Amino acid sequence: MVQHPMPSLTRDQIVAEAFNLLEAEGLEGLSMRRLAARLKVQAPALYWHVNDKAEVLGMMAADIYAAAYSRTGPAQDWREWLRQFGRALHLSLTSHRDGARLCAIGRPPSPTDAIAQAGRIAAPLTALGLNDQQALAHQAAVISFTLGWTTFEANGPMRDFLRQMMDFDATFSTGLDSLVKGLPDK
Amino acid sequence: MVQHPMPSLTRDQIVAEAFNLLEAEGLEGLSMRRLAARLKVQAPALYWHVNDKAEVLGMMAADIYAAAYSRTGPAQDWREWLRQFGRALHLSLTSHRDGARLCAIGRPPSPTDAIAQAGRIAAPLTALGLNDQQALAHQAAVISFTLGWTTFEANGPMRDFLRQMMDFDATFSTGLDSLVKGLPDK
DNA sequence: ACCTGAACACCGTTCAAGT
DNA sequence: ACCTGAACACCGTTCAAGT
Repeated sequence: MVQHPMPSLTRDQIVAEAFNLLEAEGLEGLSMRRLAARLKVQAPALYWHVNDKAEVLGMMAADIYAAAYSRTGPAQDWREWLRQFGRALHLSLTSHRDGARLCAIGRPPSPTDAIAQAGRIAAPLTALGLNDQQALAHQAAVISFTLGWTTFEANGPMRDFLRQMMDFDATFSTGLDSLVKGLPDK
Repeated sequence: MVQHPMPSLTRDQIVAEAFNLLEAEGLEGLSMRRLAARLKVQAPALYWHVNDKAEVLGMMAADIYAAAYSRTGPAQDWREWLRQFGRALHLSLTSHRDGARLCAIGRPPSPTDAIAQAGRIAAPLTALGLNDQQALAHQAAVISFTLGWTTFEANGPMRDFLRQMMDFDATFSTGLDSLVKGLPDK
């Protein structure tokens, strides 16, 4: 029989509970102390598993991007792929409370992860005929637009006013389509 | 002779000093207590002039948008206006430390101000032939793209990696041009 | 009208010490 | 290896009291 290591506490558990806390209390309520309490542990215990709070936020942001990526199906051409990815990211960002603000703050967990992430996202685009430069530039444009839109959309009083004048999701969609359509082919 | 009211402390002074503090210490260093100290006053004194910290951040964000607006010159058509405004906003956001993160967090000072702001920005676009709906939608698209891009650009490790592969300002410019070009005319 | 002093209820993080 | 207890240096905000 193998000696099962007591799992005690896991980085995955921490991130999962952090999302629950975020849903319940919002970004301002997301403190290390409250997070620890939910995990039935004292606050300093978290620092054995994690360097600091920024790292927790970074892992959460990485999860949100990863979910968007995995929801993006195969596509016939790079424009279709970018449109799908943009919609998936928008969905991923809005399906967590304060998701956009979190991603605007949270740095990626590590430089190496950032590079890996960029590579993973660029891959399907290069497979569809773009060169590396364009794959990165176009991906950056779509992420920027989507992140910015969702941030804007979450911005309280402005939103309440604008909602009377337009359908947010529809306007986002047509904006995204416009952007992708305008991107140069090669 | 008129009785001159002692100016004591002004909302404008508070915002101006808040920008100095932001430049010096970054967004995490921007606390009400430090801000008060710079103004040679105790922290609670600020709360006579201001409701809370969020209001200070909101006024700062409003200043950044206003600067972008006032830097945008007259234009021949709405596409040219939007391109100019996007570049001006990008400049305005990057010319303050943590400017993008600040605008991603800061709500506008009040709902009424948000409406006024939206109106002011939509005005030059309707003057150039767009209807109200499109003026708002296109403006929202450009702001979103610019805010998102600048946020992305400020995101530490990711930036250091991407900088080797592309010129940030140039890629922003062509992305903005692509977006504006793709926006429907009527 | 405008500001201070003191206090309340929190933070993130470190570090010795426990097991 | 993993966690607790106690502490440090902060926060934003309220409120009585001063002038």
